[in-house]
Amino acid sequence: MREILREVGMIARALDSISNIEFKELELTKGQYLYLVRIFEHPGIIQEKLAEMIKVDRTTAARAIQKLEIQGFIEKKDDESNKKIKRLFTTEKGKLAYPFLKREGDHSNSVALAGITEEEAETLFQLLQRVRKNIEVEWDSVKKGNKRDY
Amino acid sequence: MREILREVGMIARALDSISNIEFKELELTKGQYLYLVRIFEHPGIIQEKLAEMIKVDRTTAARAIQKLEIQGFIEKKDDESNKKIKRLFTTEKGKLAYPFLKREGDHSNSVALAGITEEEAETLFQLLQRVRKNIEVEWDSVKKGNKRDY
DNA sequence: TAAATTTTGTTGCATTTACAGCAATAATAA
DNA sequence: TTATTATTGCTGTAAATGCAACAAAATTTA
Repeated sequence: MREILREVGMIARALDSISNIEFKELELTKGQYLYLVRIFEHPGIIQEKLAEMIKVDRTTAARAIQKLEIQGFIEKKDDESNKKIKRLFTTEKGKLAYPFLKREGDHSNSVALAGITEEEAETLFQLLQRVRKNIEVEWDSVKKGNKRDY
Repeated sequence: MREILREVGMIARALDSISNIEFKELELTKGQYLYLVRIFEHPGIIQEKLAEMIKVDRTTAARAIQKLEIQGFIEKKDDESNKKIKRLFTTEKGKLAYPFLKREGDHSNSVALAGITEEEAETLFQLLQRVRKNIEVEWDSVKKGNKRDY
């Protein structure tokens, strides 16, 4: 049942492509929406954790976040008890953008699930979550330089 | 059940990241494996269709394929009855690489599906296929410049 | 048939992505 | 406490990505 992962890849690329095209309206360039929604939903998150959450390289996240800050969508705040970390928060501008992002996501979701029942959607979600958790472990390991053998 | 699409994104990015790291061994850079496996499995496909299949921009596909050709993994052959199109085929070098790509994919698959039964995997596949078909239509439309309203 | 449109392939350019490698702080071990 | 290791953030560089815009062939329409 190898094709599962290909379906996932196709869906993800198509959705990402659609979002990127649509969010140009908000002056958001490729990928930025991913970070913005998560910062809104997890105020105070640090960029290292955000990269892990999104499953993207640390340095890619660093630059995407840097740009969001320059554009005024988010701000970095120093932590009082830990000089190393910077906590991320959406600004007013970022908060204003969120409903737009949310609505787009909801729309994509309803298109994606057309003809699929509530129960099926729930099953799909549960299964995907299990797959994600399985892959997550592998990703962490490979990213740290470990070699898989097979 | 909005989170379905996020799970898909996380899984796809993690898997792509793993593949890209592992295929450096074969001198394949980011994303090239996607094209190479499909050309192997669909000899004679043209790049326009390949881009649609993978769900990637036409020009991105064009350059990835160009590079695969320069590296000798694939070759482009003119079509006799249609001067515009170029048919893609794997070379010996490409054919030799395929089993490696296949094995990696199979391994990722088995890791991804750890703890998931045959029946569940089949259900997951069927559901994902339906989601993909739904999204595919939307992607084609947005890529052509159509605006969705919601 | 001729004109208009679509399909297919390219290149220029700006941007994102990610690997290396660095620095500074924090956490852990000796 | 001091030394070692891990975490967090950053920049340089090389490469992929994707939009705009073009050209040429094929297909559709008038």
